[in-house]
Amino acid sequence: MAQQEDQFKKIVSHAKEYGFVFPSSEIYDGLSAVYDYGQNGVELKNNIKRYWWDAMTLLHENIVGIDSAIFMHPTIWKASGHVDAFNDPLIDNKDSKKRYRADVLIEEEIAKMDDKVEKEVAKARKRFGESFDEALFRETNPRVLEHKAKRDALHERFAKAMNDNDLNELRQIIIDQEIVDPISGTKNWTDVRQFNLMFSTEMGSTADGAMTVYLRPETAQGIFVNYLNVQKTGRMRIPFGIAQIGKAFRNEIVARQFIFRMREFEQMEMQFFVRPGSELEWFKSWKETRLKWHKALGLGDQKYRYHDHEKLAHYANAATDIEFEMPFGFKEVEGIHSRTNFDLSQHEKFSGKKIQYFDPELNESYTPYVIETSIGVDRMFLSVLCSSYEEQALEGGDTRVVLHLPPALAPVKCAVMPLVRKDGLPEKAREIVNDLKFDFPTHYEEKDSIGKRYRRQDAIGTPFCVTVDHQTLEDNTVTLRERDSMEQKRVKVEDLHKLIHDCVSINSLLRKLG
RNA sequence: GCGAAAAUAGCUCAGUUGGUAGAGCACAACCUUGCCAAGGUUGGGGUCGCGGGUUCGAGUCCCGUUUUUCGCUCCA
Repeated sequence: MAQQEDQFKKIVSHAKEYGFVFPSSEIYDGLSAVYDYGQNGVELKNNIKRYWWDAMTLLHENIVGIDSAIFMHPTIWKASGHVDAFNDPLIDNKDSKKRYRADVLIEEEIAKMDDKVEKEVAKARKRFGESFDEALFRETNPRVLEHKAKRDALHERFAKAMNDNDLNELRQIIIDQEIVDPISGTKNWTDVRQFNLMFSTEMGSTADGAMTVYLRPETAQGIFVNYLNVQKTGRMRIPFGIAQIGKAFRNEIVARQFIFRMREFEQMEMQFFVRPGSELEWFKSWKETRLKWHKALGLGDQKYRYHDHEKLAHYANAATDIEFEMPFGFKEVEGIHSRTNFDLSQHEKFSGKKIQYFDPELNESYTPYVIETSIGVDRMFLSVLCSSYEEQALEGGDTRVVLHLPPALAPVKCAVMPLVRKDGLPEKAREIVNDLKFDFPTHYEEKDSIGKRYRRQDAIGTPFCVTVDHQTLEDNTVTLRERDSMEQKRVKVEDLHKLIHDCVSINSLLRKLG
């Protein structure tokens, strides 16, 4: 395990050193759990997205894409259930290290005071028997009145604090009431903090007219609220799907493990609308289709596994994760959920718009059921990076660091280098670059020894290096060096394009999917 | 969030009981070599994460803070 952690650290360093991933705002000390993609990272990430997008939209004639806005009407998040979840004032006890809802602690305290009143009443009833006038007792007994006054004062103070969302006051109440942690028995409390999963901001520049809007915590809702638009304008017939790639934002309490859990991240989601009753069949089918997509990358079939959810979210009737073996264990990369008709029904209820599908074959209307496939782009990126990284021992005691990226995903496809920087070789190499650059990202390299240049390309996962030597000037052939095997073969310059293209195109991956 | 550790050049790190900031690699220029990282010469680059404090003097000691890593916690 320590070795794997060590390996992971090396991968993180490598990602920074070679322009894949940088900490955000680094010259200002960084921003927690936010990262930027560098010159090579953005190419790799774009290739991953292209592979997914094409697999969805080109290979399925009943799947179309959209790109919805990050800002959405706030009621959408009420309908989806996101507003109600995770919106509580929380406080930690420093000794027991347990976390409590501050409002619940205070409510329990109020309940205790109510108990005290009831105890007095019960005692009096026992003492006076039949002749006991309970109403009169409650209104006149000094001890009851004292307890009740304290209770009401606390209740009022608590209600005001909750109403004002005054977290400091909530903490002060807990301290003033000398509330202790039931586990540790101490009063060693942290500040009260409001935890909300969603980032919020104001829309509208004046305070009066401003409306609180949220940065979307998932892209899925953008698809659901456009269901009618797409279905009608695209004349889509069930079953059909809508795909989307986009940023989402979650205010994670703890965000860690490099780009695995970030506060700003990117999702690739596809919502597939099906007939009620057929959803579990489609769920099974999408599970298989998605795993096939992953395996086609050739990162190693044994690195994937399904993880079926036993505890289902409120909207789902089946759910599974596709997990990938990262250096820190098997982790979720993609989720496949059978979301029932929960989302569309909720939007129908909250918006008041009829969201139904008239099925001409059944001759009836219904709210479609949904199968969701949702994959984290950044997690996908990380899984590709981690499984590609190798420190390889070579014959003769040398080592090299090589990224065995799937060629279709590699940021640079080909590097062209003159063997020596003279005798017209650089000019010839430039000529080749100027031809290849129209078809794929091609680097020109002339500095340092040829071996060093190969290693530099290995480190960013470039699948091919083309070397121009003196023989090139005579017969127009070059050496084509392959990254993983390090083997070289002599090929004609005019054959380069096809040889490289056949290996590095996204197409070559898509064809494996059929 | 709690606890622990760390932060010095682009990278990896050294820096003694507090006394003028260093190395290797990398980078730039020139020369040399020419098919798997290691030749020569020269050069650029650091207010030692940030802010206070103690001290004649702080990279070094103290406090706070930011970021990262690890453990716990959380992840509708």
